[in-house]
Amino acid sequence: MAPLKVYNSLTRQKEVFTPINAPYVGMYVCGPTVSGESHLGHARPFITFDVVFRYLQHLGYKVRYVRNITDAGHFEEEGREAEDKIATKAILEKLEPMELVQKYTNMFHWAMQQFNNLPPSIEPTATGHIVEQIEMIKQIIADGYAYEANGSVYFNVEKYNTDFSKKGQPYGILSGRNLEDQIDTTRELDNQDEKQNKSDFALWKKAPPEHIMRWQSPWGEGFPGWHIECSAMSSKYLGKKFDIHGGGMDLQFPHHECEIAQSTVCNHVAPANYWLHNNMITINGKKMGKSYNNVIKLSELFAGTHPILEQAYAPNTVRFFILQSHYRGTLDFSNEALIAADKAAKRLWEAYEWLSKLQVSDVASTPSDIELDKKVNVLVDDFAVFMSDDFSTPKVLANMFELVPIINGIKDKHTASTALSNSTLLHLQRSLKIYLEDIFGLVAPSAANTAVLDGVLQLLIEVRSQAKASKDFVTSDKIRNQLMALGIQLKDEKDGSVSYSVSN
RNA sequence: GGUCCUGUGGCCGAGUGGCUAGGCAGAGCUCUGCAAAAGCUUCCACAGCGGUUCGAAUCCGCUCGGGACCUCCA
Repeated sequence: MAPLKVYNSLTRQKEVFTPINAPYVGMYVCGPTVSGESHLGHARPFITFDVVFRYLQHLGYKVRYVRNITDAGHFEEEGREAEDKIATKAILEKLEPMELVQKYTNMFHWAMQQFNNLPPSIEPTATGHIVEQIEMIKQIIADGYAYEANGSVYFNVEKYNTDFSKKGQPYGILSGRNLEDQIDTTRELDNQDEKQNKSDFALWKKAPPEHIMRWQSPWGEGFPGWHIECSAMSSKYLGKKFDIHGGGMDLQFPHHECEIAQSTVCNHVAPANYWLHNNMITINGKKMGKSYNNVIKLSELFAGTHPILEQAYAPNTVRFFILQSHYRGTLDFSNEALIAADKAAKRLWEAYEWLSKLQVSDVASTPSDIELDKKVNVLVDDFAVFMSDDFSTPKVLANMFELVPIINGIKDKHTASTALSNSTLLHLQRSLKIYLEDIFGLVAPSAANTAVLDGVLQLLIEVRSQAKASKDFVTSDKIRNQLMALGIQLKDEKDGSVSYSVSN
């Protein structure tokens, strides 16, 4: 089988994935800041890396997937607002900071479950790792790459860049920018006088009196800087050097760049071998983000309550929509695209469901259509080829859609069931299950059918069949149309049976 | 201003120099009591202009357009 290749942002090319300690794989993904509700844009990295997590496990790796919760609060803008985001909102909403953190953490977990994302192996919180962060800062100071100023601690980027450039690890290695360029472009900020250089970043920040979240440290009461938590938690749970670090492209600079600098100083080794970055979800061509005021919260998306939404979109539809594009490309949101994804997902799933119920003998058989049999095998075998080529989920889905007419052809008896050999049918059944459910994490698009609902529907179907048999089309159409109005679609199958699908 | 990405049919989106991406929508046909569903067929696009090549959506250059990062951001 083709080896797994991933696009490494660090080297800007696809590389064969070789774990440090196979079969163990360590993966760290930057999690949410729980100072507000997650939006559609946040869905992308967590679904993307959930599929990465699932695929690595499918390949047999034992993966420890660490995804943090940022609950300590970072600055809105350094110096401009002397309170962290969580503290600010807590006052407005008259909540304790930790109550707010808990609320949004719960909502985040709810959204992740809706998406059918597997929980990470470890989900550490920043506030739970203050000690580790302080220890790390102490060591960076001891090594001479950070300095204290007025109760805050800053990382000395210029010294780091000078020293580590000699080792081929300049500051900016990940994002591809050099320090000289940045000096002119860094914006003027307050409290600059505390820093020796504009490009220096905070490791520890002195807490102003109104700041609620604060911890005791060797430098006084304060709270950790923007980037140190990820370094502290990734090295604690995955080691000084681990395999994969993931996150959104917008975190590449400065967040991930700073992580690399901190960890490299502390651990004397660069933290991750492979850096994977997902691209943004856009809306009308613009990145969806707080600063653009164009976010659709996940709860709004699922309920269809945001003004620009024409309807509600099920989490599974959103997941499918995201998987239909490659994770490194931008993905443009629109109602039309989501509706298309919804229909497509349903068609695919219905074919899959029918096939999975098909009883296939495991007795060896010869296909009556050798060409078709071969085509099916190629299409199925390419699932793994595409996934191993930097997680090409859209190509896998394209192959699946080529299989849909073949499956439906057998279902409708346009194609003989003996056209494919038993082994091919079993291969198809098994592979679709593995890829759709286990790796892509998709679920049945329609609402859960309870036994009661099914019983009622079977009764209605029977009554309608009797009406049809006696040519009472008024009655039969009434049943069909009224069920349709309720979102239940009856389907007259070729063999005379009747099936149904429930939307939403 | 600096760094980088990008421009594919009505819409969304794959595309590794030569072979149909795929989805949704539209049109026709088959099936059907009529529909729906399903199947078949159809719609064959690559911003523009040059260049390289036997051959370019795919490589190079220029022009125009869009976007990201440089500041919290998935």
